[in-house]
Amino acid sequence: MTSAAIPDIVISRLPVYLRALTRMLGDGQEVTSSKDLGEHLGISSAQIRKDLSHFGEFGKQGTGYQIRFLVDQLRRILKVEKEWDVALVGAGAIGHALAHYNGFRDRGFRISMIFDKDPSKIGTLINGFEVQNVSRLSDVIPQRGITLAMLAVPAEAAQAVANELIKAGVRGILSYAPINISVPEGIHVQQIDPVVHLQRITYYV
Amino acid sequence: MTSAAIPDIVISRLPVYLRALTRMLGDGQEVTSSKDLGEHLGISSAQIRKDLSHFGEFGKQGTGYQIRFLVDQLRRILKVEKEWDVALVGAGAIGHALAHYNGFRDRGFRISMIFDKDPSKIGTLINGFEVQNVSRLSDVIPQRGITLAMLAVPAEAAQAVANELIKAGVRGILSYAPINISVPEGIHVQQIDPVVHLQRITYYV
DNA sequence: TAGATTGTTAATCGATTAACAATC
DNA sequence: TAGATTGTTAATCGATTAACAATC
Repeated sequence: MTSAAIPDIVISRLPVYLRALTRMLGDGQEVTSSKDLGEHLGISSAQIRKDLSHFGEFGKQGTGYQIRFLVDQLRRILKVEKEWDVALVGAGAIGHALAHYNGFRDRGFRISMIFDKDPSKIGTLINGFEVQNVSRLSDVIPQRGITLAMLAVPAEAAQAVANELIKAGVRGILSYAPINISVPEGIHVQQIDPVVHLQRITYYV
Repeated sequence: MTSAAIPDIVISRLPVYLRALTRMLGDGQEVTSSKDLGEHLGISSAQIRKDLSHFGEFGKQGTGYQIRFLVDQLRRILKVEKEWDVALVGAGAIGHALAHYNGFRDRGFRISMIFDKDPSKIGTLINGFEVQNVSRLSDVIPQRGITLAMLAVPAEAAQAVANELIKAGVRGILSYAPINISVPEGIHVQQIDPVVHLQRITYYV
């Protein structure tokens, strides 16, 4: 018998905890409590303690959590102690913004290849990386053993490119295409669509 | 007594339904069923029917849903039949990508002003809009009656700019800053942080 | 010690699913 | 009509919260 799977919703909160804790650390704070962190995030202290309890005991009664230690634990749990090489497909405006984004470093990710299909872009440099022909994707991704990709291509191309990526060995995709990507069991997709997020706001405004 | 509030999680799925249905319409499909839509999205048909039932009866037994009609209903529910004017704060790489993004049109949004604090950017044009000094924000946002904003400034500035926006009358903020924004009751925030999304993937890979 | 806070249990709350009468 | 599919109810499942013994 295998130990119970940890709920997805718990996993989805860990990066938010990690981000807040890292910020506290940067502000010189060394210790926190579930109450302190919860107030910071608008989450109940009980939920934070319950979430963390799935993975071990990281705190001390009476004093709370050593932030440095908890950050290390969360990095280990989320597997971001080392940096992941990420392939970026799509060198349009969104791809450019991602390629120039400095926020990946130290949080576990590094864009290490960029693909596009536009001949006028292929061969150019973006933030020091040569844009490669997307047709080479199925060669170079397995070669480099890359398992994570960001997808910043038009909606029409997204599913086909995702299929290619998966065939090449990619197991996780962060997609910026405004379309639902279907993937087989075992492949993990996160979708970012600003319009979806805005529409989640307008209902309430 | 007021009617029961509709769960946030239901609201959060409606934009995804709307996006898929709009796509079907573009593909020439006129009718769908909860089963068809559910398979498309990886959601159970029961959930789709239950979600929609909070708002009315939109289908017909035996035949399903007229997509055109359902799309109109969802647009009405989400209040995106008309276009919302959105203020964009931050004219860096992310702000640029957002300003050039064509996907807002016809989905309910239109960036109608852009702010930055960098003197070298103020006065320049991005996609036809003049970048304004962020210090003018508190004047022009109330003047134009804008209630939605996108935040694409560095983490250090995000909370302060959010506070300014709220003071100026903004009720909903889509933030790209990798930091938790605290807002008073009644203000709605959605946060997009690619690293958080990537870290939700790496746990499983 | 007294106060604070953890990790955990049990209770509560809420969301999802299964099932089906109604009906197109 | 027969088959399909809705909207809804009740049952199930799962997540959140409240409470507290343990203990720093």
